[in-house]
Amino acid sequence: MSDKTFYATTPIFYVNAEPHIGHAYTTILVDVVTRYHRLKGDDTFFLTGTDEHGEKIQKAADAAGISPQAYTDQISSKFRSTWDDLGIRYDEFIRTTEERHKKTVNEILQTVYDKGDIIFGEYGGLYCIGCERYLTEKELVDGKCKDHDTVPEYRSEENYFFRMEKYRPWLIEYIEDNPDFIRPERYRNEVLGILREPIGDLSISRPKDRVPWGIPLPWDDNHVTYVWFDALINYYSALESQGTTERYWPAVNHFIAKDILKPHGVFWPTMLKSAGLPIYKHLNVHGYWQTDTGKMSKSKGNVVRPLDLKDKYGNDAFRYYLLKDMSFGLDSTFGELGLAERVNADLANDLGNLLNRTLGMLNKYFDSVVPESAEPTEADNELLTSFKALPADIDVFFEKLQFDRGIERIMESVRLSNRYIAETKPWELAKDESKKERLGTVLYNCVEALRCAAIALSPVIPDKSLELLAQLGLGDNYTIEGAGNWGLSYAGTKTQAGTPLFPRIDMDELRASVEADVATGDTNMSDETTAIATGEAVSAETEEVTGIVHKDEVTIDDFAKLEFRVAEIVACENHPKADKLLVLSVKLADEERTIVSGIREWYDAEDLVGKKVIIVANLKPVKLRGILSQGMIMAAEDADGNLAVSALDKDIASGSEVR
RNA sequence: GGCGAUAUAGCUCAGCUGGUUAGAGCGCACGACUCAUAAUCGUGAGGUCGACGGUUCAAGUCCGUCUAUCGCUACCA
Repeated sequence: MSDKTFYATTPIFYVNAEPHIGHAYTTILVDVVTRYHRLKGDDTFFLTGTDEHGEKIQKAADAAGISPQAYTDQISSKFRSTWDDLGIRYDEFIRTTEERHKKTVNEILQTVYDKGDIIFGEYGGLYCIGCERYLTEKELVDGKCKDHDTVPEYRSEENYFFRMEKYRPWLIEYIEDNPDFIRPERYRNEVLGILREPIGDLSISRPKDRVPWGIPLPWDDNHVTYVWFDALINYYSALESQGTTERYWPAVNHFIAKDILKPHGVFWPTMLKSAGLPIYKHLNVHGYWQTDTGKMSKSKGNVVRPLDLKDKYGNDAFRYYLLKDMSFGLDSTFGELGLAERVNADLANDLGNLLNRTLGMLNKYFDSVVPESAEPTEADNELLTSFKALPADIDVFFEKLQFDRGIERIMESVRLSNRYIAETKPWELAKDESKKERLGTVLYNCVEALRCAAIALSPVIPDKSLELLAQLGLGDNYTIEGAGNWGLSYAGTKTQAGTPLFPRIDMDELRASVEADVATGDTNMSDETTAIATGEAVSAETEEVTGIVHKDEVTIDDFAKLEFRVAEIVACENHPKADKLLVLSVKLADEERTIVSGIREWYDAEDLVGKKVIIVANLKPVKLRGILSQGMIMAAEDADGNLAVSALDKDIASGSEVR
């Protein structure tokens, strides 16, 4: 038994969507890591949960005609049942709507507030609209923002801010002093990159009258906590509520996908620092599974979803593929063919078949009873050495989060076992009664090899490992030391062959069916590759709202304040200092104006010349990257980010007013 | 535009502080074997180590420039 502790977390997932491959990967990953540590005898704790507050939830619940609580109950339980289906063995499932969580959020908010690290927006100061934050005196040049060349305005916002910027120098130093704090290194560098520039203060509240579905600030009931000070704290509140903070917090390992690096790598440590709490131990960041989604199938709603494949191929095969085919930190491509190939090569051919051929020979030569082993000979040495070194070897990889390589190391020993059989040729030994003892030794070694491999793989394929051990006549009581401890199988044990662990997948058949799907567009294997963010969590802000959200009603007088006019584009060129902006010269009758517009992604400069568009003519001019823009071109943008500029039905004189 | 990461056999990736003929797994081809899930075992095919230039007795491995991909960040009135 080790005296180490290990506390691992997944993000808490936002309940406005059902679980997908991204959520699943992070959670499976943490499950594997936690199982591994448990196998080593560590005192482990595995936390997952759901993030349930915010405007989006409120709206979704309204739309569904039920209370937010009922709505979140529904979705949250869907996450739970998905994890159960996937064989996830979490220790605790936290929901941000639980009292225990709110209690800790309140305590931390109050602590940070009392410390003076939370300021009210009205406190405000010089706010640069372009920067979307308050500026310090040092950042002003001639009283203007040096980035935008505009005079910042005095602003009083109805918002509370966490004084995060204050902790920037500390955080930089902390990350530099602790090389393993954020890993892999690429993400550590990325955070350091973010910290090179001011990070500003963090808005942490929303007015309660607008967003009632949240945790009220302890000192001001008119505001609720917004996102981060609510969601991130779950990692801590879960322990607080159980009184296990001292036991587990020092060993906390967060696992996230790269899309939420900033909140976890920047916001969270500064929050902890301000609250006077110990900083978490490791932030482990993984990449995305790129999934192929066809447009047509998407709209038809018949996409073969990755999570469906776990039903088709089984949980353990699914988990094995996810762990083996991704280098931690990098992106990988998810595909059914890849999964099938992986399962065939490693699990069916190498491991599953090793079990079958061993059991087959035991049955044939020893009546399915594990034989006595004589002293190992020279010929057995390589096999024994490989397995004895296995636990230490995989530990090096797993500790470095190199799960693919750790698993590969196990498979190396498995493949060696197959070679061992080819070299010792038990079927020939069986023909000579005088070699019976040697035959027994060889098969005993095969049983041992399988036992050790099954234990080493058990964090990844827990169910199949148990099945394998059961077929060998062994129970489920094992530790990682057992994986390298040769000779724990007992002669005389009755083995019982069962169904193949991992049935071989017919690749020709699968390819044919995939091709047929491609032909009909009924597939997820098209060439249009879309990145699906994994671990889409604590990021309510970026979530889509379905349906159109209307703005407040205006009167005709309000509308009359705006001046829309037809403008003819007479010249257009790329903005020299910005790569998303176009600089257009437009004519309103005889008047010529310059307008800077961010439509370069959709229009080439030359294509626009000669077109007539509708502009907002009385918008206050503003400098964009050094060029004064005297108006705004009207354009429509859809939910997918496609954009089209306004066009007129008939030709009409430029300068005409639009009403 | 700024910052960063990545670019090695068909595919996925190893190659630490520079040093004999650049490695692994998968896939593929051929051969062997028969205990086994047409599984296994052996052999092989020869990749200008993204491009160009430089440092060095010696560079995939260091420096510079460039290109491509990805990410973060600023601009999208």
